[in-house]
Amino acid sequence: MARSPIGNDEGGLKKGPWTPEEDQKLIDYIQKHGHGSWRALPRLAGLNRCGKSCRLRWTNYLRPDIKRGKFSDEEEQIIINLHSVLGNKWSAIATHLPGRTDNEIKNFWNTHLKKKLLQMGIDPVTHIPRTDHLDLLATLPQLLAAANLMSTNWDQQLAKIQLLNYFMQFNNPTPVNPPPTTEASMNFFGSPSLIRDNHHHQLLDQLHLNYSQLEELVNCSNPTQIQGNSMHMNEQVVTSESNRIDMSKFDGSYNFPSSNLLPALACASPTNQAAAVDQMENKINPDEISYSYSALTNFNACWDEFVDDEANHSDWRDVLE
DNA sequence: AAGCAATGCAACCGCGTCACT
DNA sequence: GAGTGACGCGGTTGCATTGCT
Repeated sequence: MARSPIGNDEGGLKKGPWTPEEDQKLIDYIQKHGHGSWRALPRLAGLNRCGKSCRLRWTNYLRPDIKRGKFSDEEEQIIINLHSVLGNKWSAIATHLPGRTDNEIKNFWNTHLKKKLLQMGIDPVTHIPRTDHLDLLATLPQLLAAANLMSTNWDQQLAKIQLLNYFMQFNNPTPVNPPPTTEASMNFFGSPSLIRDNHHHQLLDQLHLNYSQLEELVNCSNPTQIQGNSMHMNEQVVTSESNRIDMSKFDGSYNFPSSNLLPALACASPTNQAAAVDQMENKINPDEISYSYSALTNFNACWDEFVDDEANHSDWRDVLE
């Protein structure tokens, strides 16, 4: 899975995949002398490579503390949460994942997590639900399937919340292609009031849903009720005027409620990234990041009840099946 | 079994930043 | 302040592998 030899560059230095012999030379040298100047290292170590190539090989592959193998669910959550705040700051994200390199995280994001979020209807850039394809009834079966079949607990929570979010968009239509702010999320996580006009009534009627059941479930899914402090960061940093993230108001005392929120609620726009990175690096202690599933107990209970009840209706059961 | 497409990931490239003179 | 070199980061490339028809 590596590049084949491309040959030597104009300076006579080798490019392409590393051989075991080259790896051993690099390891031996760094273990004895440290890397020192990367530029001088290849000559001193007897390698016909540029210093940049040596640094990359060491930091991304040969370093003894590199953790290999699949990313755990917990690591997945951390990446999604941090990406929602930091954006594509892979090195900053990597500092919170011991043993993982920025390159590895970047590849994992591009090959797995991005697709996963897209499948759930979440924009992987802004981390807010996509509203440019609001064919809700057509999307519903996929969301339900996702909510029930996702391989991990975390996946299931995301899918369930996403499904409810769609219901809320059903009832609180937002403009198509909204700006990349937390607006959509705030609509959902704020104090939802269901619009009971004829159109929405008809749509819900097709699913044999009644408002009280939906309202109960939506209220139940509101993180401010699931866990008292879970909205702390969002209340602090989302300004009421713009609904945009204001990291300057983030006091750093926030524990990531990673499993009970959409993995977003933050704008990774360039204007906010610098502040976010600064705040993350200066105020968030990685030890304080908690990843508890327990906060969702209430939500899950409501969800099960909801699904059980609704499965009695033939149309709804068809969708579920 | 063969051909093709999609996927995963190591490695490269270009650019920005920082330190030093 | 300008110039230069080294380093690090994020985006991209290209090939091996896997999956599908």
